[in-house]
Amino acid sequence: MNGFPPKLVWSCLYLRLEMSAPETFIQGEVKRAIDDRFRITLPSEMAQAVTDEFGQTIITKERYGCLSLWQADEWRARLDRGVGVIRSKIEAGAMEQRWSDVQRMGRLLSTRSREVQIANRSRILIPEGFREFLDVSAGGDVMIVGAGICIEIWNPTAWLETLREDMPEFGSMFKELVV
Amino acid sequence: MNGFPPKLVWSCLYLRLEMSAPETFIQGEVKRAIDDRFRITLPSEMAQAVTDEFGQTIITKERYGCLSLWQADEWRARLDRGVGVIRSKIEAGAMEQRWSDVQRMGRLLSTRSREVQIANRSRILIPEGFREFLDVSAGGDVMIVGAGICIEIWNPTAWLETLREDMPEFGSMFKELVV
DNA sequence: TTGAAAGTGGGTTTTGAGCCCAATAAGATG
DNA sequence: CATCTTATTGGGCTCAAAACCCACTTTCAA
Repeated sequence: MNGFPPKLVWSCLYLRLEMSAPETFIQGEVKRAIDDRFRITLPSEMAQAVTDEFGQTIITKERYGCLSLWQADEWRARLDRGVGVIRSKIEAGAMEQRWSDVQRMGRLLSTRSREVQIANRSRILIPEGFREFLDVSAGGDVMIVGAGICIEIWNPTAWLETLREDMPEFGSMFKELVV
Repeated sequence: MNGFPPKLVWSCLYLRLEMSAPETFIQGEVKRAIDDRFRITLPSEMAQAVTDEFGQTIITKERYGCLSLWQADEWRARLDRGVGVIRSKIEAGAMEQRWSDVQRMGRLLSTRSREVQIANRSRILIPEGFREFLDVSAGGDVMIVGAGICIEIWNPTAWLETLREDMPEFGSMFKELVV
């Protein structure tokens, strides 16, 4: 047991983020089960939010215990922008302090992302190679979390740890920002 | 038993705050029961005060033992202000860093807040994931407290502690009124 | 070519949220 | 003080969605 109830209601808040990105700010937290074939049924609205007009979705390894889902076209656009920026910076010799960013980008580019498609009932098959990363055995539970610009699939334990780490900081940040 | 009498008299004072925000200043405190299905009946005036023109309400995790209810539009306005700050931060920062910030913000927002709707008889269902945070078992009691711009739902023990610690003078006043 | 393992689709069961009504308790009124 | 009215709570019913399960298809290797 991880302390989460078997089911969570979720919701999507539509916020105006005046960025190039999607016009919806994906939110919601939900617990779901992985079936014996490593499939997860997403809330249908979330599934829709990470599917582009061609029905394509990108799954990426975020960190150990966490995968994320993106609209494919969004993802590619972001990647292109990132690559462009980094290349120009490298050319300008301004990357001395940014090698970790380059590294991260490189990792994401190579083995860390893959195109998947969300099947019939908003059901997604976690591809081979991503399963161990999520570290949830078949039949186990995961947390589905809306992270504004993407959806994250969390190992429940890793999720709780992240919350423990980030939540206090968020509290003061939130107070400053919002109140 | 938590030391409260079986019922508390309550009142809602409607003060006209000459401010742009909500026209009512929500006040009052009531003891209410959570039933086995995690439903709470709010005083109808309070329920009305935290429901916006579209019938929407936001529930948030405030601190352990305390949830709060907001008019959805009011809440979103606050959030928009926060998002504005983030946006300006983003414009000044590095690309990869900015997106992970948005991700983290969205992720934490997802855990902390959720849209709920207050049903027929001013009765609200505490969503799963918020129940354990309130830390009241099914069938237990909670304190409903008007906090000006929102309503707070308190674990009775946490409420007493808060009164004792943060507002000793109010605590004695409370004792006088209630016992 | 065949068998095993993995991927896919869909029917069935179960759970829980929404809705409604009834019973009861509290407050108001005469 | 009796009665009436309203507010609160408990619970039954229904419907939708998630979990479970099974069958069919595909792939890959022996």
